[in-house]
Amino acid sequence: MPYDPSAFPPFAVTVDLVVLTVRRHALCALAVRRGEPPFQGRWALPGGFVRADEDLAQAAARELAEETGLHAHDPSVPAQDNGAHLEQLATYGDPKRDPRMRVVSVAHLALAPDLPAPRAGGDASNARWAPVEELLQQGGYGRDGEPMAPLAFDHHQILADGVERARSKIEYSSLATAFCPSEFTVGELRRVYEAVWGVALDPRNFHRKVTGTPGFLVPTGGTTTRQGGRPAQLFRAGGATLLNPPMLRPEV
Amino acid sequence: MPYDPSAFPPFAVTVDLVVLTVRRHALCALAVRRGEPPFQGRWALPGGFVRADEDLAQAAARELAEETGLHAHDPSVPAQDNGAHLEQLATYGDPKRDPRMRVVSVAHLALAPDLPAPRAGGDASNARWAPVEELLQQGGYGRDGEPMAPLAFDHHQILADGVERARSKIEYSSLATAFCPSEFTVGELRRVYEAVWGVALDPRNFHRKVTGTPGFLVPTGGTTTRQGGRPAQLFRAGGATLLNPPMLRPEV
DNA sequence: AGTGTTTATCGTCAGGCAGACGACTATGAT
DNA sequence: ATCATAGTCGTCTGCCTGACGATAAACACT
Repeated sequence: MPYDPSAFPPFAVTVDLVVLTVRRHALCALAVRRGEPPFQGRWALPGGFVRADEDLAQAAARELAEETGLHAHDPSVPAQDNGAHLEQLATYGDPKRDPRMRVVSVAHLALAPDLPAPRAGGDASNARWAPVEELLQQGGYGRDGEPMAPLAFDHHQILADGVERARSKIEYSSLATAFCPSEFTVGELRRVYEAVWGVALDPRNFHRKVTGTPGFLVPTGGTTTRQGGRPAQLFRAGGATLLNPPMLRPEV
Repeated sequence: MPYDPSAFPPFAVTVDLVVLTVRRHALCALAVRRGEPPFQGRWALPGGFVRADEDLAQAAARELAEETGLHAHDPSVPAQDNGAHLEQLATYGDPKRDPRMRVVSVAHLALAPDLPAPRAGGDASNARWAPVEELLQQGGYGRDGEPMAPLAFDHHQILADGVERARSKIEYSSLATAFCPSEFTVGELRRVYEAVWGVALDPRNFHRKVTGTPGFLVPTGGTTTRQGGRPAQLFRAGGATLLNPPMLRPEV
């Protein structure tokens, strides 16, 4: 049977991004305001069409750079500075997810250290870091008193899936370091876990766990007092990417 | 800006299936022989185009039923008989992965109990269960002495990803029961773990672990001697889907 | 200078769980 | 009857975690 282009329906393929960071002890996601219908004026996850000659990961990295200026980590270069972790999350293809046409969106998850203000085409009012709790809560009011409309399209689901992925993945991997600057203290790393999980962790047990896991953290020799209190050792993420045994997330 | 269909390139979207089962103490995957170019005559994963009005999960369930006769579990109906577990795996979209055109494939992972012979359009010689080791080993010889060509397209990578997902997911979930018939013994479940991980497990510690985890297994009251030896209690998968603490995969 | 506050870091102790492995049981095969 | 095969129950030891006391080193006050 020869190749027949009419044998399959055409789809539009996009990438959507769940970009997470930790700001002021809260897990935050990047949201952009839609400038055009459908869902005009509503908040949505950043994203865009995959180009004709582009790989999915490339498209996600391009969108990430356009929205945040961040460069994605090349996984083959482990010790890169200030780059974001980027991985594929899941693909969403409900026939009715976009009222205009048949769109399949390959969602990606990005984890970034705390950043300066976001930029979306230079217009700051159209992009912001919002606490994920705020974005995921339906029909409430934001911190500015503005009524919260749910995210556009199926982005509520995508964001929820991305947050859940991040929450579970820091259990058994060193991924939490992606939220930290290149040098960080044990306490800063602990506050990342606390923000992502929304729980309080015992500083002494946490310290024992992370410093006792070989290859997880490597001391740089320096110290800092930027968190106040007694000076803390500075560390860099070690080569180990898997945490075995995993960090245990406390029960509710 | 109005909707402009020329603003995005058209893609073909397919679903590919990694269907795993355990046969004769080996983890096996379903492979079909390609009847047409490209890669004519080579083994490949089953799959097909997503239809215009179909969700991705629906398309995967339809392909699974066409290839194996299995019906996918509806996740909302936990205690279903003889259905396969089906979940989305990952999406593959390299621009050159299909030489004919731009194809994005949403791979799915299916886990099934041991089945009778596969059927692919009624022609048995064009579908088979093959040990994943055999399918993944490049350039060797199969058990029939036939030289092994690598799988078509990027299906080697997809299969490897699916196997890795299955291996890690049975650690912390009750997913291994998806490889078992509706009633099974502790020993049969243990042999599933041994086949998937390729290791030997201590029968006594395994028994203690699975029977000691509340909600994992519920006894049916019956016993069987189908494995020989002393009669063994029959169990059914319990409601618990998460295994906490997880089953530990032995070090190499 | 002294006092309080904050954060970091080290230590101790008890409980839970996993790995190693001994012992016993109940079937079918020879 | 004896053996081989599988299943099931226990014991012991070592590791890891959670709870928490104690000390250390900075800064901000007074």
